[in-house]
Amino acid sequence: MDIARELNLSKSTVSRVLTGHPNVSKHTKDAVLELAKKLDYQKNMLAISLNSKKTYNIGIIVPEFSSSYFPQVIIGAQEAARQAGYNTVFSQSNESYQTEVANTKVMLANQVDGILISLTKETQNYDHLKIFERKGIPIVFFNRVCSEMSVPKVIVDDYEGAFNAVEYLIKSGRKRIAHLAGPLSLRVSGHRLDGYKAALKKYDIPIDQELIISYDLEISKVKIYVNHLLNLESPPDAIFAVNDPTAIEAIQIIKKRGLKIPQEIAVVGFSNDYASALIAPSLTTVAQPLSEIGRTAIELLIEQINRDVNDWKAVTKVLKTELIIREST
Amino acid sequence: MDIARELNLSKSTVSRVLTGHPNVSKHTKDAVLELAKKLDYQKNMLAISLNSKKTYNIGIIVPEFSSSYFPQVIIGAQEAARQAGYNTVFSQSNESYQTEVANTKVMLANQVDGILISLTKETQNYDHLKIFERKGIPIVFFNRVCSEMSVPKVIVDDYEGAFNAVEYLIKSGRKRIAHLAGPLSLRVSGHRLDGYKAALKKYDIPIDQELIISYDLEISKVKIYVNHLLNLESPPDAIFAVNDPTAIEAIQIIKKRGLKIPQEIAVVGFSNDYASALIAPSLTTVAQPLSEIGRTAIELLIEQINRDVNDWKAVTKVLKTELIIREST
DNA sequence: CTGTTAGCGCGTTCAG
DNA sequence: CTGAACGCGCTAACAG
Repeated sequence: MDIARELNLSKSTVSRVLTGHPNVSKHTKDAVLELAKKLDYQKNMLAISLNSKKTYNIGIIVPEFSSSYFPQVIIGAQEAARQAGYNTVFSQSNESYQTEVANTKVMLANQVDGILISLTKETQNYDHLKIFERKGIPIVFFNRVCSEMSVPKVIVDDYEGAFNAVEYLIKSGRKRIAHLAGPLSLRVSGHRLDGYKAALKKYDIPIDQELIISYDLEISKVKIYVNHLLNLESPPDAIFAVNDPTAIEAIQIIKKRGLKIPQEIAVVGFSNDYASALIAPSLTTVAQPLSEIGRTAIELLIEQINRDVNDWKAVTKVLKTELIIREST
Repeated sequence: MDIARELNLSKSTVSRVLTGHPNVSKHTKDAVLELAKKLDYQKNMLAISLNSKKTYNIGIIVPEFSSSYFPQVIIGAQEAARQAGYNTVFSQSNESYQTEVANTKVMLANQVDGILISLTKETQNYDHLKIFERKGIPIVFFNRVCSEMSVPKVIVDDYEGAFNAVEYLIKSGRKRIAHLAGPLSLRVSGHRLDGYKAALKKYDIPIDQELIISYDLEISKVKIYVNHLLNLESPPDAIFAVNDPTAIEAIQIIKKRGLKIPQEIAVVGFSNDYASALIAPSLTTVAQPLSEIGRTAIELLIEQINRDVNDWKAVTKVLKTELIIREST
């Protein structure tokens, strides 16, 4: 420690003033503080963390970063973490299981105090996450959740959100409502599909498998499906899309075919992405409380961090969605 | 080290096999590797970094995260860093100088090997960044650059981008082109304004100060300025906005007033944000090579990291923009 | 081929 | 009020 030598003090004395301990004479204290400031002295967190086995770092792993969904969630998470004195470290898995596993190792190597994760759409094996449990490092899932692990989770009520959206379409007089669903391996896709079906059922509208298309969220494929739907003998008069990018893409395609939205066909999305309010026609969609998701997840995580491993709780917080009605319906 | 004791080996032997050193018998090597795998052993990067004085962490500080600009840049940066074996740690300053300074300290405390930064619009004092220079930690600026520090920078040719956009407007027959400029404290705002003026000059169009409004990028204020412009005795027939969010907001307001775009008034933005292609009318804008900006910045930074402090170079890379013509002109 | 030692920067004893 | 000694997990230098 430079400043100890400079002032002819013991390292422990310097350490004491820097950590705010009492029992240091005002004189030496002032001297240390002054020199520290002069030298732009910053404690070495590596050493502190190594010593204390606590880094105050929280890892966040998300599948992607290009839609506005995850950035928004992260903003909420980062803010909540900061308030609690934690740093956040993120990485994106690019929807690749391999990358997710690799990112996971990096987090481990960097000794994060806990991680927040939203799974890849590929992820089926959870060994890389169970390591955290074994090592006593808490995990919290959000959005893309793992059902076979008993840990805290933050999700939204996808079933209800979808139900409300479809019910609204029905009440607006739509008769043939198609659903562009996501991969059924994703919990959210399944729940949204269920909500869709339940709404139809409630109003005695038969479920037509022809109108339900599940796809892998590869946005370029939306074109194929929408054109297919519009070419049906009895085409839909509404499309409920599993998410906003899908809905936005569908709108572009429908417009290109010269159909009028919403007169001839209505479109509803899910998530209320940034662009949804700006496109023409603006998109009716199911809004999720994005930064609240991030904040809640961080809160659950920090609770776990502060709990003894044996007292870990596996609560699942289900946040509410809100139907935002715009011009596309 | 658990695995040393378990196998009755010296720590150094274990370390040797884990670091891939030679001179270890195949027998002990295999034993160590096996146990390591079984225990999900991960090296403690904290200890390694503390010891080697190198963390392989790069800090990235951006002013915000909500537009699509910075997330896209970060995607490029993160990918380039990963390929070079570096991790990235980011934080957002929320356009607040105070927060920027605080984030800077955190990076320092965490011993990053270098930082990438895009300044706050408030930042006028650079002492917090000069600390990095003094400590021998390289900095690279991108986008929001500090002119008084001689370090590597990555920018785009804002002057030329603006010039091309305005020239295009003129060639399309526009006579009164307004400019919604950013704060002149920001280099980019100044250069875009200069490009705007130069284009007018080239075609002998007088510069009308009434048509130039510089504002603080507080998006809610765009309404005031656009309405002001449209209420002028001789209103503009085109608006060149300093960035896409401003242009998009302007379009909404113009549409509300019932004016036809582009027939009655044209609008051009800058940056090609995600939403720009989706709104109606789609926005003509000056595209920046976002992920290339991130990648280039990381490359410059890593070069600096690998150079001796005395050999630091202060190159400024100027990337080209591209005018993307859509429906709003 | 293997073991021992020292030190990275810090906080935390235990002794004065 | 202050100092000396130890250890966090790891690597490197120096012995065998």
